Parts: sequence; structure tokens; C-alpha cells
Amino acid sequence: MPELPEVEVVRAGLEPAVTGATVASVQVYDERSLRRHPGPSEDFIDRLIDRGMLAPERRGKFMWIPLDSGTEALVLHLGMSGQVLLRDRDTDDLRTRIRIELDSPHHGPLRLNFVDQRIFGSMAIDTLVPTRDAALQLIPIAVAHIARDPLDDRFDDAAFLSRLAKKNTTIKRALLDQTLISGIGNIYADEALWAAKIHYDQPTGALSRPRAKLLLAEVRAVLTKALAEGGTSFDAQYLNVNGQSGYFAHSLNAYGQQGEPCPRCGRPIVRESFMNRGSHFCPWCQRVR
DNA sequence: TAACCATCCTGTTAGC
DNA sequence: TGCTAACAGGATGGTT
Repeated sequence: MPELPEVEVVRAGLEPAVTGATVASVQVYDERSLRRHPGPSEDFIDRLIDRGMLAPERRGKFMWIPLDSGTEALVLHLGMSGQVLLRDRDTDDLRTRIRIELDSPHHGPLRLNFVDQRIFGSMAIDTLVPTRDAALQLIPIAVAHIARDPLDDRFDDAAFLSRLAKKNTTIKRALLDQTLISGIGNIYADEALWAAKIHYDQPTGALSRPRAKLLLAEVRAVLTKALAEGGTSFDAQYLNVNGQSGYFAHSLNAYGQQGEPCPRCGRPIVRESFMNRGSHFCPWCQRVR
């Protein structure tokens, strides 16, 4: 499941290849991957072909490649199972939904295969607008409502803690709310909550400021460690742009560890159904209080 | 206005 | 052995 570390690995992998490249051709094999594009596939292709690409950017789980006009960008979301694979012009990948062929100044002719098994991911061309908090920074309209992520230099800790305290919900819902803090999905929410010894159903209003600060620190720690290990791969569902897996799955303490001993206290990790997904936690270390 | 939840989607796997 | 149902979850839009 691509969350912030996985998306950042893909963005960083794309950067040297696509920056300065020109779009030579575009093939749309599955229109459903253009769900977020405001128009038919012909419009998507017309607005992309012959355009130059600038350095890719990211906020939370969204990334985008600004186009040479400086007013539009190719927006990508990997959803559950999206992959962006950089290939030579002869390589095909199973379940490629969109193919963009590039002429790169440094890497020559390339093929960018957007592969997506479950089609929760998407591509779109969108207009760039100034961010709310920094006029010189541009962001696609479709991403403007997403909060900055906790690895962003401009992430405002005090504002986050203040908004969190005012929320009338439970802590895991808040961590997954991309308009409050972005980049966290089910895996890293469970991992950060385990590290901070907080139950997923802890009401946000009853969470003390020191514990909220500790949680934010643990969120940063788990995202940073996962990024350093190249992200989390369980199978071929997440791969970097070269088709390689990350190593963070070996470092998971709670997610997917149901029945296994808690690395801290030795009691079994439990999985409960929550928000149409699984929540993994240690009932001893993580109690509602 | 905020919170919540059904929906989209398909390859894999567990169960019968 | 072969079929079916359950499962995985990010973002969105409709409902409460």
C-alpha cells in the first residue's frame, strides 16, 4: 500500500529521468485510470503530448510533474496498487493502464508504464495554483485541500496539535484524515500508534498534549525509517521505478503481526476490524485512557 | 460544518 | 480438484 515513504521513493526515482524530458507519445489502455481527469482520454493525451516535464513534486501520497508552461501538471496517485515503472522502449508490463513515452536528455528514449491492479490510482492533468500558506509554491487544484505531510519543512506542529485537540473523533481516524496530516495510511498509522503506546480508538479530545506530541514524533520516526529502507513491500504490489521491493516489511511491529508476540511485552498482537480495514495493536501496551 | 460510511476495484487465498 | 466468497484499503461524495 503506497503511503508517504513509498510515494517519495517513486518521486525520487522519477526525478533524474523525467526532469527535462519531453513527452513523445501517450497510450491510455484503461480509461478508469483517468477517473480524476476532467475530460476524455483524448483531452488527457492532447494536453500531454510534446510537453516538457519539470522536476516531480509530492504532498502526502499525491505527486505531480509540472509541465513546461508552469501552469499545469501531470498529477499521479498510486491508490492501493499503483506502480510507475521506468523501462526501455521495448519493455511491457502486465496491467499497464497508461503508457507515456519520453525523450530524456540524460537517459534517451524511455517508457513510463503506469501499472495498477485494482485501479484505485489515477493520472490527471490539473491546473497549478499557489498554496494557501506560501504564495511562491504551486500545487494542483485537486491536491490543494490536502494538508502538508509531517516530513515537509513547512509542516506546522503547533497548528496540527491544536486542530487535533479540537476534533471530535478518535485518533486513528484523525491520523488517516489527509486534510489534517497527510501521507499516513493504515500501515504507518498502526506502527506509529504502537510506538507511542496509544490505542487506535482513543478519543482525540482525551489525548493529552504531551502524548499527542509523542505520537507526532513517532509518526515522523516511522516514516523516516521506512523511507530509509525504501518503503514497505509485501509482494509485487509496491515497487520502486526500477521494479524493486522495499525492505521495511521486515521492521513492522504491529501491522500484519496478529498472533505474533508484541516486540515490547511479548503478548500477542490483535487485529480488529475498523473503518473497513484492519487495526493491529497490542491490547496490553495500547489501552484507551 | 463536521463526522461518518458506502463505494470503487481485482488478484489472491481460504474455505467448502 | 474446482468453484465461490472474503479480503486488502485511499479517496471521494453522499448522508446524517
